[in-house]
Amino acid sequence: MTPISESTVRRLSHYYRVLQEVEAEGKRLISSHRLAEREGITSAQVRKDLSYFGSFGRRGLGYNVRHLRERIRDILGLDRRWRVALVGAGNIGAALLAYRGFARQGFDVVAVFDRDPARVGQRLGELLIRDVSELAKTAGELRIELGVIATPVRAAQEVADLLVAAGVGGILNFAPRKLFVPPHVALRNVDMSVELESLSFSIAQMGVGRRRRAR
Amino acid sequence: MTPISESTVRRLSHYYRVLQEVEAEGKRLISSHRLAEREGITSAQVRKDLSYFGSFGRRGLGYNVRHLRERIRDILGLDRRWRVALVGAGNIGAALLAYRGFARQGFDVVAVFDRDPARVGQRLGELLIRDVSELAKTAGELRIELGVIATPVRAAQEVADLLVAAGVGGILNFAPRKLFVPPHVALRNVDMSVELESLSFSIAQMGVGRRRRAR
DNA sequence: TGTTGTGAAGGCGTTCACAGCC
DNA sequence: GGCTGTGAACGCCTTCACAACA
Repeated sequence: MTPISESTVRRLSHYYRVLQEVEAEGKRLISSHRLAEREGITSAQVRKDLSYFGSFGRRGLGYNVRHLRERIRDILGLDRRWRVALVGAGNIGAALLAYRGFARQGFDVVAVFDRDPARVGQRLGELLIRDVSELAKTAGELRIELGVIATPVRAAQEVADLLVAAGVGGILNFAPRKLFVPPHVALRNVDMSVELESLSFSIAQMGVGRRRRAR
Repeated sequence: MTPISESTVRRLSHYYRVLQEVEAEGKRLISSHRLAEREGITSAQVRKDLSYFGSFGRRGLGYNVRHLRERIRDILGLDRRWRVALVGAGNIGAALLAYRGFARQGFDVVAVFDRDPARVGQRLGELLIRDVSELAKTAGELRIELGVIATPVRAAQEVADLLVAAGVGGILNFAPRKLFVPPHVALRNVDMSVELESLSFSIAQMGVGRRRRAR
């Protein structure tokens, strides 16, 4: 199988969401063109993305909505639930835990860690906040597969190391810093500062030249 | 000036942060090589990115840390403060407002809006939650420049339209949906579902083939 | 006629590699 | 010797365009 690009995978997520909506609307078939326009991309891109994984459509007709959704679900590994550890019980951590979409997409936060003695032992939602020193032990017991880092910057790399040592397969990092993890661990970053600064750049430049970018 | 790629701008944000740290450490000079290794990229990439905006270094020596930081600050439009409206006073909105890094980087949330009558009139942090119907009026009075969408998916496009009508120059969208805005409005998205699903994909696939991606 | 699947072409961003300067 | 700035080469991702098929 051709190595799949990061951007293709991200679009797959978008297709998946559109297909869920379209299915809820009761539509049975959808063309690459209609899928594309809901995402603001080209139909060729949609077909190319899907073609990396197989031939899911029928020429002249389009794609069966339900079938395609199920195939993408399987490809993305969403045909199962994932056990997640949240590290950092501050603002962001609390918001993530309270966020329903998490569980809805199949990601169950089963443990929360913090370093602050004032927080350890308290509850966050339904979960007990544990000390980070227990991470390795607890992660093993609870069979943690994913880690979410919602700590201050200075602790992020250290927490990443702990998560890696605890055997997680992937890390979602909210701390605004580049993290280094071994190649067998997947890493994704959500960095609001970068997004804001990128917006700032676009607006500040608009007066100057004549350029623009979207995503 | 060459049109600047989105990825270059994002790296600029990273350089800026590294330079802040390095400056705090008291270093006066830094080479593209050292800047690069802190970000996990190549030194050629650093030099190329910077070269789009001018020649900031000295051959044989490297870059003056403070000078380079100030230049990047100006390029990113961070030599001023930005007035931000937050729409959506739920979990995510509240976390964003409580998040210090926002203001620290020059982004001041000066108004909060929601649609829910139970929330309107309440306070979130130091701010009064206003009804979205007042968005246009208030945005004008408070000279809002940026909008942050932290609403449920179904309201996102409508809120985007309101923000555009209110004259914002850019929107940061946390709702997991593609938004359509006119070309003169900058748009950035933070989509946790996509990141999680992308992690899920990477891990699920790891057993299968032998591939990997980072950012 | 409508739409997919895909090789080929094109475009864009990254990396190379080296001249130029300290 | 060290390091920047940059044209050229490279490689990857997107778009084109059309054969294949309903």
